[in-house]
Amino acid sequence: MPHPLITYLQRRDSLSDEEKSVLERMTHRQETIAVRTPIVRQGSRPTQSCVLLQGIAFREHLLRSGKRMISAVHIAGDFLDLNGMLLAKMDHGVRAASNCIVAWIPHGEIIRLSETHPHLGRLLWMTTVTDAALTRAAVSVVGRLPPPAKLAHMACELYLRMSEVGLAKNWSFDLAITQLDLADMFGLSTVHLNRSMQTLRATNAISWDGSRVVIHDWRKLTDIGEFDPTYLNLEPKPR
Amino acid sequence: MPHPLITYLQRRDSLSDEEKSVLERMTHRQETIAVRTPIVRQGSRPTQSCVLLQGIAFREHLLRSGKRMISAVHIAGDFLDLNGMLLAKMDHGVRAASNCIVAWIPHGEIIRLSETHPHLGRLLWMTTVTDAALTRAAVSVVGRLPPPAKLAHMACELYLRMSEVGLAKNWSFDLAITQLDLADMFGLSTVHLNRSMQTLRATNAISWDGSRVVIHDWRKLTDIGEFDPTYLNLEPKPR
DNA sequence: CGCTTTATTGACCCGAATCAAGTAGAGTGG
DNA sequence: CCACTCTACTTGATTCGGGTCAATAAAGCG
Repeated sequence: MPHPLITYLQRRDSLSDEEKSVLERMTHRQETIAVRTPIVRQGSRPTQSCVLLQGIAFREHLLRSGKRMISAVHIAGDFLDLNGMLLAKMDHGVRAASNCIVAWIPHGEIIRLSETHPHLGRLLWMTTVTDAALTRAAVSVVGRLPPPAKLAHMACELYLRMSEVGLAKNWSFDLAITQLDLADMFGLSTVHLNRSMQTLRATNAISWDGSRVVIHDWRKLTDIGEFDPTYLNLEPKPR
Repeated sequence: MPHPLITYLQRRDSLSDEEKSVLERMTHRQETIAVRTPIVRQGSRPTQSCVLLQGIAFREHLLRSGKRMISAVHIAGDFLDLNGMLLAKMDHGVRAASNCIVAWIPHGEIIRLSETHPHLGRLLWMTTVTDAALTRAAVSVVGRLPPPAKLAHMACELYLRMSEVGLAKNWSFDLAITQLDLADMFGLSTVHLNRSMQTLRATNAISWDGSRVVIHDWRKLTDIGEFDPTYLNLEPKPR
């Protein structure tokens, strides 16, 4: 399988062979993480960042009241906490939603890279900016879409993102996320999330049982979820 | 008045005189923007970014259904669309909430700067990462805080951010944002926003009439808003 | 000083949380 | 291999938060 971070970046800009090999070398320190384990802890001060190579992870934020909000889902190829390099202290955590493989990169190495390979540095910058765009989209989804539309929007987003790195094809993909987590992703109760899921299924645009998601009618699904892929920043462009 | 972007960056890392003068020169192309005018349009492909030097602006996202969501408020010193440099097409717009002064910077100039002044480049990267942290906080606020807490959280955030650049002192500041905009910031109806505002006022932690915000009890306000300033990334650290 | 925009209030109703069970799988150990 | 347990999912009943509609008051502003 090709390196998912390289696949991700090449989709958006061209990489020289030198740059590709820098990335390969940079991601050799791999580690396996068990399902539901924290990968980065809220409140910590990390000295390295990591790239997700396999599995599903999500960012979670614990509030003082004990409530939890999940602000992003990550798939192979995503940097999980590159933000952490430029922030002092983690305002949120990252947790494995399935068994995962990550590659750790010390911050110093990334800073050096931004000096020696500025173009690659800008591409890493771009990954954080694209990530921010996903978070902005999450604000609109949480704040303004009716619950079944939230689920539809998420299915559309993940289908496109997973397709990019070869994890989705023929209108279907695997998504190891429980309804409990989905509820915390949209600010809903689990009961209501479950009912919204049933409403969405009843449209016949999609089937979503357990971790198997199959899209039957893309057009209808994007209409329900008011989905506009602009924010995924899928267009190639020199940066 | 000192340059707000320089103030903002110096708060988080030290700047050389050379870097300061690069920033000064970079922001000389200033423009005045009238209240409620779009500064950057959703769907456009900008070739320059801008820094807000005076006034209040916000990011807004228009959904297909016609609903609007505001995902961030910007004050003097904030880059308004540095993201736009690394994204192909704007997934959201930026609009002036008051009369504003902005400084335009062509993208080419920022890219050049990332090659000639990598440290400054990383600080600009940091501004986008801090901005992303604000957006993540917004997800939690919108998704999990009760309405009066949303307002309290926002008052805490803006008091600290405005203090940084000298726009707030003695527990009070001016905030030219209508209740209509506040409602779109939290995904509420204007009616309910108004009622939540009254509930918050009734706690006596704050008074908030029109654009004048006065904080009477910081501790109480942060408790109501479950406010944790970590995400504001206020700690100095070499980057 | 009229006119438009913003803030406020009341009545009504629906959507979503909460509480409380119950069901179905997936592992686990005897 | 089956009972046991744990977790995830599903359902029903009830309560309450928040939206919508409609009208009025109060500011700004030209």
